[in-house]
Amino acid sequence: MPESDPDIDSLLRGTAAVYTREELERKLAASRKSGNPLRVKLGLDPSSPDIHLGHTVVLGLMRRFQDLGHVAVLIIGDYTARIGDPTGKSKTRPMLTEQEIDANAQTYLEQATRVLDPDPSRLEVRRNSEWLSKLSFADTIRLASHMTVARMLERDTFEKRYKAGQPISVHEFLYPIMQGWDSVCINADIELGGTDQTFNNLIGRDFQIANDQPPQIVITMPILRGLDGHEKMSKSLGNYIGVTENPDEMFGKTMSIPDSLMAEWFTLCTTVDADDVAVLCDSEKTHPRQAKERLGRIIVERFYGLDAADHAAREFASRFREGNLPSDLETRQYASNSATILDLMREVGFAASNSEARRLVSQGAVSINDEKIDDAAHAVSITAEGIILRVGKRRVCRIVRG
RNA sequence: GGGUAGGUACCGAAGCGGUCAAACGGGUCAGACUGUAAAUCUGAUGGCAUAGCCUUCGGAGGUUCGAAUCCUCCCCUGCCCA
Repeated sequence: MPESDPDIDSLLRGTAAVYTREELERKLAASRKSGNPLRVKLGLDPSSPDIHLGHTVVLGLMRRFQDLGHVAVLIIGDYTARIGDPTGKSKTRPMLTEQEIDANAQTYLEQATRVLDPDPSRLEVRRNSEWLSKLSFADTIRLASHMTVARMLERDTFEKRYKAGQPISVHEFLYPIMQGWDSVCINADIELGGTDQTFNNLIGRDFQIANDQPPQIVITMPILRGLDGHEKMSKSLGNYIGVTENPDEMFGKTMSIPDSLMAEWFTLCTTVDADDVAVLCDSEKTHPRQAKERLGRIIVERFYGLDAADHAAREFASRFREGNLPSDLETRQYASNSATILDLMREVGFAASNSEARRLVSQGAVSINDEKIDDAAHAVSITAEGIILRVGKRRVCRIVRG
């Protein structure tokens, strides 16, 4: 029996599943003995290149492997992006041009290395067009023959769509096949992914076995739910916190998550240990607002440092608890020295149409210099020092003559 | 190829000749309240010169005083049969 690696529990913090833990322990032990680092694979879809907190859950795990001396192999799925991951309701995505993929890959790398160690000896970046574009149709047929339709339909997202009578295009079946082939081509020892990738990643094992490679270990992380508290965090649902967002946004968005989400975020996005998480998330013991402040600080600190975290927390309290103006109040210019309230709102982008502006006025959402405007025909004169226009709680700016 | 059920606003889903800018739910926005941009409650949610008018119900035509609703052709999707 190989001795259990003392690091393995902290290494696997928060993981949803490991296929299988025994194999992982063996590989880790063998790697220590031989001095050869393991190749840890993670595939990324370059069609939507902004990395958000959800991605950092699995990137964080990858970082832990890097810190143990292993090699992170980041696969930019430029070829797979032609299909689009058939997850959930997703439909076929538009094909990207070379240039778009280049740009996205660049962005990806820049953002991913905010979590990963960029040292070239620890990070290898590949594009899967490198090998997938070389497959002939015959090769593809051979690969596809390893799969059965029944096996494909085991995948929960396919099964759901199939049972719900939603369309599934045949080419979507190729997605897991391509991803599995990636594992063979880069000789993956371990593949990481969200639990929604379980099926795809396990296919890699089958393909490796079929190609006389030792099968990769698959480690999955839970899917982080987004700001709404229900759906998975994703850019297309708009319920995300991007790693490049400014600190104030990051903090504010964290403060807006439902209480029910706190425990999950603490576990997956911080290193706060389980006992402390329990105390923080018990509203008898900790005021939920304070728990969220703590969470927000940790998240901001991770990407921007302690000072930025402090500043964001203070700014938030000042704005939303005390109702002060933001410290970086935006100033807009308006060409004339008088305007109707409706024009002004549209001009600064606080309302998309006159109707919307009218609606906001009648709802009592609009004020100028802290005086509520209740007449849609109200004429505003723009003074030399400028006026403060507020719409709702979150939209505010200064307007000066310009 | 045959049969059959569908394509409705941001999403899901009603409506099946006028009272339809289109029920309901979700989302979003706003207000109240609060413990925060949480929860809860209330309201709003195509556009415009806003008691009125204009443009929307897969696409193009047609019938009718009048169509999301009826007819024709086309495009797309599910299911069953082959």
